[in-house]
Amino acid sequence: MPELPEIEVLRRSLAPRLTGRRIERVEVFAPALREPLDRRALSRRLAGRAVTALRRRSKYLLIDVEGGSTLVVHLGMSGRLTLVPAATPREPHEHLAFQLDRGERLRLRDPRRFGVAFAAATAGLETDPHFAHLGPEPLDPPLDGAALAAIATGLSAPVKAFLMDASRLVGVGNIYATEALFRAGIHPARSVARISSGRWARLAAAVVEVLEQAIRAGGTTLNDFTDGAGNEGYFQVDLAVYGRAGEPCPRCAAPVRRLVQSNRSSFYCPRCQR
DNA sequence: CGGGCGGCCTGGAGGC
DNA sequence: TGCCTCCAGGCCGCCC
Repeated sequence: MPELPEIEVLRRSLAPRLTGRRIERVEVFAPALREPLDRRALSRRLAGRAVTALRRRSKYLLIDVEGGSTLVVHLGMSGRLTLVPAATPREPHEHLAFQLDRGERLRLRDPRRFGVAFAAATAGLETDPHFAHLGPEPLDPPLDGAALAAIATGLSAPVKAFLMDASRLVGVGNIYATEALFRAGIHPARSVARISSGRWARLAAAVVEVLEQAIRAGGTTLNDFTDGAGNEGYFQVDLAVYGRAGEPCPRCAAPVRRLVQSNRSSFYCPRCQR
């Protein structure tokens, strides 16, 4: 669920409250999320250091600290990173926490443990295995049709799978790929080898537009997502087709259909999307 | 190398 | 009411 807009909303909500705060102590409560939690590296790189900047790459939140280290957090499916008073009791599935100066705590809750958290050197982070294979950011600079078509050159995958492939383009998951394809009027199963330049332009614009609108709406909260202060997003009310099988298409009123592609649900309007 | 698919994990929803 | 099954999906690894 957390895709680019959710992580960007999280980054913006935490940046003013976290920048300049000192991490006094690191607490690791679980042996592993999707990967083992390295207690020693987290403490050695982060304890005693003040936060200097919050950045985002793909769906990863990067928290830079003094001394040239970065805390990398991925929320997986169900992760939630929130800033609370230090005295707040531990919540269920709170696997990692950072005691900060001024009596606050940054805590990571992740019931499904699909997330990732680790500390590494800031310099050269782009060559870390988590980042080395990633494709370009869709908003920075805003994606255009020619760039998107160039990325797809020589491929034949369904366009939905292509949009969600982080080695091609980062930040777009199931919800926003589904919504961008609806806005562009393209069927999710269409091969990228059979998309005209005009449709690539529409699709690129739709991806940029839906991501930017979702950021402005505070992200999409279906089950778990909140920003760093615990606020839910409200873009879910603007979803045109995602999760709406059987409901009328907002453009033409034809019933929205559900399609399973590589074990993932897609939703589309059979009349508007070809 | 491209592309399809299973597995990881838990909570919530739905069926009987 | 309670139990069971299924499903949510980002990402990786395996396979052809």
